Amino acid sequence: MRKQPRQARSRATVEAIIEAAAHVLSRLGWAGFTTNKVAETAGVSIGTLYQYFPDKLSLLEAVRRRHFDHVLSVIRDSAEDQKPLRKFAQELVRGMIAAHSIHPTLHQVLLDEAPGDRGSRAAHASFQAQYLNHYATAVATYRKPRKGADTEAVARVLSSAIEGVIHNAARRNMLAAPELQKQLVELICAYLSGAGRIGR
Amino acid sequence: MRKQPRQARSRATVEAIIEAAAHVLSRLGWAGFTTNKVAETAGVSIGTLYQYFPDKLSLLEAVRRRHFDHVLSVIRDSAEDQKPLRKFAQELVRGMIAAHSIHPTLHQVLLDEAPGDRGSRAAHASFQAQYLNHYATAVATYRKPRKGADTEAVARVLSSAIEGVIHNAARRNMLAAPELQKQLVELICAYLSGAGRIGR
DNA sequence: CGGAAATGCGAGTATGTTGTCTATATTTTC
DNA sequence: GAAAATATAGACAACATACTCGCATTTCCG
Repeated sequence: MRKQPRQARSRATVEAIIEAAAHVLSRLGWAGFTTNKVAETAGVSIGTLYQYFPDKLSLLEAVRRRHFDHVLSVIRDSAEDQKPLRKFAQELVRGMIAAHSIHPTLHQVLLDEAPGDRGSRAAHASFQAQYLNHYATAVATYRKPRKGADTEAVARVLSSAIEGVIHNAARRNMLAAPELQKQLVELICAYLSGAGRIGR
Repeated sequence: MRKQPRQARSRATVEAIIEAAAHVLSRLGWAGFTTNKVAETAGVSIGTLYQYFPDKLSLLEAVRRRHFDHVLSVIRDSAEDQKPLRKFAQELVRGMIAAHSIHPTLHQVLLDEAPGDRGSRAAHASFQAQYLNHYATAVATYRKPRKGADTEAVARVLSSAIEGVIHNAARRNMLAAPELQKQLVELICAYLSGAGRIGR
């Protein structure tokens, strides 16, 4: 960041800019993410924006940091103490849906569209690692060990499946549908309790 | 399309342009998809490109049409005649992985990044409908009917979960990993045979 | 052949975006 | 209450991109 906001007024301005940036990213995607649009949305002049953010990417980073922190905290809470599988799945799904309901497509834009190769590489990788790690511990907890089952691979498949469902629902504005929530819980429970093997 | 190619030379040119467009889209995403870049990649002048495609979006549409046709045919084949659940899942996964191995991130870019709201709306919706429909018939075939299970919702969750896994793997260049293939088959079988209900 | 039609070319134009700079307004400090 | 610090707005330069236009080259067909 180029300059630290010292007065309350400027802190509010910076906050408004970051919030506007998240909004624009979510609605228009990385391709529509222009600094002028962000400034306009924030009700702030373009000069003001550049007073605090040296360039477009640093603004992106601010949004990324804020959003990832939020999602991680949600996930952490859902797997806090020992609970039965179904309870865990329900809380996880509820949390993920809540986290994505604010800016429905922001998460996907940050992961897929926006450039991640910058000074933020460490932060980005760290987020991914933490993210996967939560899933891995959940898998280790709820899935009975069986030969040939690579915990990390299972965690990766599970997390990307959940992300796919959430993100697809976000695109259609279907995050609130209770049927979605129920089926996603079903999917998680079915996969982790490993019942597909019947038909083998 | 602006002009129909009549001679063999121009047909090859158009083909090269579409192929280059798919390549650029897959590698650089929608944000990096510039007409100049496509022309350069195709080894063709920018004027030539605009001789056949009236604007950037029509070029995008050509790519979309070609790719979606391909994916649909793959899915159609995998669910051709009656087979046990596991066999169906294996063929579906194999086909999806094969379809995404050519331009690993193209499908995701087409669905998520590139604008879909244009004259192509009908084509796009039609693809989505057909796509979902294949999953819905599979769900109806392999999932035992139970009260409160909305076939369409299940199909939507299943398809977006599979897409999520495939796209995530494509992003990391992990499509070829056999562990992924195996786990994805597990996921599908587990969900469709509905074993998560044990813990309820 | 040879003329007409089809195709290919790439500098050029209009538009939009990033990031800077300066003159003015507001807030803080003492 | 005046001077110093800070915030704001919007014009502006430098650059990138979508798309056009006039002309050169290739192919077709009698």
